[in-house]
Amino acid sequence: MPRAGLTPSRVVDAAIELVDKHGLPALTLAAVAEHCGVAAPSLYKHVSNIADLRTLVGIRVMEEMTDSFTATVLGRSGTDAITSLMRAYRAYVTAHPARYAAVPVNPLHQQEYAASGRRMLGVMQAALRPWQLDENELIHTIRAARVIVHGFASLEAAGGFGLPHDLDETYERLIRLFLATLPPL
Amino acid sequence: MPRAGLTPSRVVDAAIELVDKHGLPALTLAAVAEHCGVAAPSLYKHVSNIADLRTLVGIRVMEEMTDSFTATVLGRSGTDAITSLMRAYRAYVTAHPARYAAVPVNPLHQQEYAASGRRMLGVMQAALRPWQLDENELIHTIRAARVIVHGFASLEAAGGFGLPHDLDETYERLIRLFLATLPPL
DNA sequence: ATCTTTAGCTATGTCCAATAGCTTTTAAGA
DNA sequence: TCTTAAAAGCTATTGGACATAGCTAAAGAT
Repeated sequence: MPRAGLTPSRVVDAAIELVDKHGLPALTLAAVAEHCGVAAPSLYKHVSNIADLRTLVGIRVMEEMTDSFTATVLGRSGTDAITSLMRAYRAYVTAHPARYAAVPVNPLHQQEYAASGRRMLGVMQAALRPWQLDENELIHTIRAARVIVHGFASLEAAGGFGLPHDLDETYERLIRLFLATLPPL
Repeated sequence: MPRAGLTPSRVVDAAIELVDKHGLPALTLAAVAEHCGVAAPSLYKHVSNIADLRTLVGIRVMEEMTDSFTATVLGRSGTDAITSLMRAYRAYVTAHPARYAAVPVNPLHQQEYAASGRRMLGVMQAALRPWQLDENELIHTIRAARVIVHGFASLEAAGGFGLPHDLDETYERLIRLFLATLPPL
């Protein structure tokens, strides 16, 4: 009975591979266990239950997204930073469409996701800092950005648009649309 | 053994009540059967399987949405029609948040939903008719509208926004944002 | 009144999540 | 090096959901 050397993190790795390959609904403990070369109940040594695993996957994905956003915003500012951030959002989702379904839509309201959610929010707030928006304006502005990036990304990830034809153009228009709501610097 | 008098439509009625009460994940054949006062396997006389039931629920919801959109757009035109259509979209989703999760994001690409999807799309196209947009422009315009209404509605339905505080204002801003992309009439 | 259709039923199989309880690896410490 | 305790794996089992097979009785048609 040699050990497989699992850890929660390696279980999440396997889970994400499964999600990438077969979609979020294919994320079952049985499938993860087989992928890890282990019997299903063994996973409970590393993960509390299937809900916990889904949460860990969601957090992992959010962290990956935030890492990517941080990298792209660093060294940019103003509209350049906002544009690259919005492009990076879409880029992550097109690169890993199935993963995006694992991200909860209300992370700030769920204890387990709150930290990741705040971290992601922080990048957007930082990118908007040059505008020095007051609190009320900042809320509406961030909401608008979120509606656009999430709306577009969730539709694209799920194949919600007809032809891929000109999807870049549609997204660039939406970015310009959003930038137009910001006061000139 | 008196009969329950089920039909596919009445099964969908029960399914939608369940979804409204306990959310989409609570839509199981066992729960629907109990709600109908019938044993679970009896449902297979009216519905092919759980996937079929989910599809029927999704179609029902899309039809309801389109009915509401049609009613609100009739007798209006121009920006007034667009505004009322976008408000109606949100209004349906806030009135029945759980149902919205049953609507597929890519209806035009799934045979079973295609008719409902085209009908809904038709309302939007009709509302945009006064602008006489060329085909390319029409595609981008409809996509932008969809991103905004779906993005906002899916976030709101899932509790994705923080405080409900000022959500009306956020949405009205997005409507104005979209209208601003349309050429003046 | 009879016959056919079909809407219901029970029984059963499969799959997944989850728990209980056992065994063996592994690593820490005497 | 030997002992021992923690923990990582296992098998067995339960419960719930979907699904099918095959039976029975209600309801409509002739």
